[in-house]
Amino acid sequence: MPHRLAAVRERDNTYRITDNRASLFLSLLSIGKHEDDVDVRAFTRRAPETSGSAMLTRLFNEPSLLPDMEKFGGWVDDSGSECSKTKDEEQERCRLGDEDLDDVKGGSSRAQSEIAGEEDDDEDVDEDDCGDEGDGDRPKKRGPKKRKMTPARLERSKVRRQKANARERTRMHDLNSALDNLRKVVPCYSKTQKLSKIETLRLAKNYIWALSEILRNGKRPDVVSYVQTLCKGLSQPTTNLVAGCLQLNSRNFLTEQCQEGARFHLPTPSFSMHAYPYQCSRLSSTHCQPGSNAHSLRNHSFCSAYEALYTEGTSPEYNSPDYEGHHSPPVCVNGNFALRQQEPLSPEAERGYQYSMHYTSLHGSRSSTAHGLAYAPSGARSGSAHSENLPPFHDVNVHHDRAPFEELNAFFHN
DNA sequence: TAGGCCATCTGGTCCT
DNA sequence: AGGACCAGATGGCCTA
Repeated sequence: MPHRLAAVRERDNTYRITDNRASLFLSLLSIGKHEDDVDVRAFTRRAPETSGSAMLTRLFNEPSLLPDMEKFGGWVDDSGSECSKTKDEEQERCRLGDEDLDDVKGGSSRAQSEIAGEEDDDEDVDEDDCGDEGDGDRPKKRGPKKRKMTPARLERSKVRRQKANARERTRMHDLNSALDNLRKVVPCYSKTQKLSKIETLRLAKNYIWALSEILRNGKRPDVVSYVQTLCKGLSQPTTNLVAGCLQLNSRNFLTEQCQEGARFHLPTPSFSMHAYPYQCSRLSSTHCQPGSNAHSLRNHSFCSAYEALYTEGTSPEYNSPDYEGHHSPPVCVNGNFALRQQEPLSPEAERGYQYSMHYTSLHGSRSSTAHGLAYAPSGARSGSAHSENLPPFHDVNVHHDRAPFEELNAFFHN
């Protein structure tokens, strides 16, 4: 049985081996009669740097080395079936098997056709397999078909790629916009110190979890565990940022209150942050205390949903127009939060902590009242007091009529 | 200067 | 077939 090689004749009447398998070359070397005709060993010495297929290609194109090509079985494609012998048909190149042949023949059309990936050119002749037509039972060749890259096809390919790029940009911009919205509804929003994408997602997850815990337990958690929950898994800078947000909000609040001649000068409780190398001390506690200072509440946006849930007797102006929409004040984050151990708070003091949350959609919602939860706000608050200042997410309800907490729990602790 | 973050490009895959 | 989605690559910018 003659050994059959895969070869095509190029336009310059040279031959290119399309079967690049090294085993083929090795088998060729093993055929004694070929060794008689071709000094393969000498050829190998002459071109030791070439790969097997490249060597075979040169072999075919060296008449002195290969007097009778028919000994190799004629031109066949690399699947073993006969190729056409006509010059035009032979010029339909067979698909290359690897990069070696490109190296030999300087082939570069592969890259171009990969860039293009065009298939819509009716007028273009497909660079299909040799003898592909009329050979239905032969298995299809592997890999993408090569296409001629006419200028028109290249141009269409460019346009298509540009359109795809534009769509991708738009998609990413939309995604970033959504992330920006998310940044605004999680604690610690700052235009100047944006959370990274990943940190935004982490904080959002923690925030959801913290709110879920609040709903589940029906009572406010202690401050430490609350902040710990918020900061779980966050990077150190983000942890500091969150802590700083909580702290600065309180300070701002306190400052403003003093400037306004606040009526209350209650001791400012502090708490220690055992788990973090920063201190969220001096979180003011009294400003959102039930019924304590409705006037000040009116002017400060950072009383949170959390507080709303736990605050009684706050005024309808809680979400007054002064509330500038869910923004935490800009935070200067330098990571230098002094760690200071503080004595534990009295329950009285801790009760008044405000957490500087700015998400206000929960309070007054059906979700907090219709279920008779102990923390539901009461008193003069009206559910219609804040609609114009709420971010678009204000109509989001907490679906705690089902019990997602187990799933949340599993999710959170993953 | 290294590392983190980000925008963009790109090709592949899946879906409608 | 075309669009959406995804992941890898790349380069720019910023900060410690």
